[in-house]
Amino acid sequence: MDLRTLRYFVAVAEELHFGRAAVRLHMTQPPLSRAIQQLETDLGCTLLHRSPSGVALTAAGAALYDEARTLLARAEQVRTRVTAVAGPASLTVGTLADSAEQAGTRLAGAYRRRHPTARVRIREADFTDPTAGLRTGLVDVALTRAPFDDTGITLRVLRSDPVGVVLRADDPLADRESLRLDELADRRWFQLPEGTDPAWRAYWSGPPAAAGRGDGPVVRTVHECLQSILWDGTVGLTTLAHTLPEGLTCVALTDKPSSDLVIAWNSTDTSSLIRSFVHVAAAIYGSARTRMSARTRT
Amino acid sequence: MDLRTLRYFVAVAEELHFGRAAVRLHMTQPPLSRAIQQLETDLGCTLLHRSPSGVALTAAGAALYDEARTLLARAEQVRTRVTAVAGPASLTVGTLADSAEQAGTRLAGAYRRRHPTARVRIREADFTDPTAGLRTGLVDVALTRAPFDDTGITLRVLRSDPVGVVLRADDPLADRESLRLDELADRRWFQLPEGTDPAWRAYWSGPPAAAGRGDGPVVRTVHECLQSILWDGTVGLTTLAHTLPEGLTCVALTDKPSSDLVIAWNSTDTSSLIRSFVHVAAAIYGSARTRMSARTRT
DNA sequence: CGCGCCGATACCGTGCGGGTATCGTCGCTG
DNA sequence: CAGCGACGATACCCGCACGGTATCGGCGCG
Repeated sequence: MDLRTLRYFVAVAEELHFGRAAVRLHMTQPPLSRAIQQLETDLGCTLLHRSPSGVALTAAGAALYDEARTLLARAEQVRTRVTAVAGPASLTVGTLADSAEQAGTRLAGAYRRRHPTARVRIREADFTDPTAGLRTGLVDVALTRAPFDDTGITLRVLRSDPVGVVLRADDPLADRESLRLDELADRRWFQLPEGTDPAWRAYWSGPPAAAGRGDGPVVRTVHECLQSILWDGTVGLTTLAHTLPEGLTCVALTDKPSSDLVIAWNSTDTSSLIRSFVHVAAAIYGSARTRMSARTRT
Repeated sequence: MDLRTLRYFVAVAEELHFGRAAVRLHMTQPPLSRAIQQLETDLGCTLLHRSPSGVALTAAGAALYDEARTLLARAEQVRTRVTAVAGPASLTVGTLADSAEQAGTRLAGAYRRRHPTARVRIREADFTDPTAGLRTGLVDVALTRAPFDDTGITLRVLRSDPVGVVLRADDPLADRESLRLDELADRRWFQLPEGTDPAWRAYWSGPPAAAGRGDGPVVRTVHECLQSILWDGTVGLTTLAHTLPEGLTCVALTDKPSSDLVIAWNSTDTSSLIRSFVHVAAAIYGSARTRMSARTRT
């Protein structure tokens, strides 16, 4: 008799319908049926009268429904009380403007629900620092995009997005299904600012030829980037998942490896809030493996 | 945050020592450490101060200790209240005297702890009926030994015990390491009563030659059997696990297949108490597979 | 009588909980 | 001060239980 099973039972008891209860629980009907059966054998009594036309509670089932609801409520109280005692912990999250899209807001919501008392601060970074302040200690955890120098940083890939090139909607290539990078070698590409992480620069810069010319404007933020495309006709890279303003389109690049959306934190920092943040993130996205950078052992 | 993990934490909080807590929980230390870590990331706060010299509770840990204990107590209340509402159900268990040894008492204890309100009646059977009254409807579930005619009966093997021959301690063969059945073909063997299940008779009778002679005494119970050996010098089969009275020994038989200790119930009877009984039994013994007899589909 | 609804069952793949072996670190002690 | 022991953490492996898809059985209804 664990809390999960009780949650299942409460759902079934309220819906009086396995299928609907399963939907509410974000699962399918068969494992739910099985879980309720196991609960019944565990308690040693029948909780539900099943019939092809529906489900009805037995006396024991009705009793369990009340008991389970209060127990689950108390369990929630335990969680909030304990985290309250732990004190108002704070966590600073760094993001690149790019990665803070709808998935980022889902993550924020889930995390706030899990830790209502925690103070979460957000700090947006520009392209100068792919770690969004992790290196400098400004943030505890970063939601950003690989690749960058990750010595001393542990990171976990949340998702992998294909990358495309952003063009004006009236660009001659705008309605192509897909493109190769070398087809755009003669365009003006963005330059990344001085001091940008080398790995990051190598990935997000355009074709080597264009980068060598260095005739494009230097941009520090996504907004600068998009405005430049609209006004200046330059081109730049972004993930296909990104939503674009009116007048711009994104064409997939066949010869560009996908971009990893990662969550990163300092390897030495083992704070529970960070671990919990990573945990929540992994649960929201399809969980991928954690990868710790090889420590520079002298 | 499930109840199992909270039980783990309570144990650690009380012992302040992972190793001892693990012993108390009947598990090993590493998974316990891991479970506590997961609890900490789940709650997002540190619960224990670890040091090589021991463990200390943090403020949050102390709070969780209190909260968890009351929550676990309430969970137990839920169980007892619901089963109380379900009414005083009763279950009749049939056993062969043989199989009701210490393992049987462990099972009885575990079951009573699980269902304090259930009335459990025990009915001992003699060798005449290997199903111990299951066929005749006298009992709901039988703890007995295979093989017997199991049409319409579902049974589950709990354990498999090697079988030996019971001899007087002063028998010339009594100190042999092991024996073959044919070495005892000239002895007087027990006869099973008329009407005994054929499969059962075939297994538990002695060598065919001795059975054909039919010169041994007919016994109906284990006690009759043992007394006959002491007073009359006959021999008989039993499991090696069986404890014997003074003056008798049991020598392993190399050419006799092991005897299955099984739990059996009528396939049509799907009562929760029975399922729970089977569940508890499977948890106590190393769980084996359930096997349903091929139904006689006409 | 066929079809649709609903819960149960069969079967499969994967993640997690538990196991063993080993490490890192601290403190005690000869 | 070096060696050793105690203790929690880590690495790795395995079995099982949970959740998934496909299908069945039974009842009601047009």
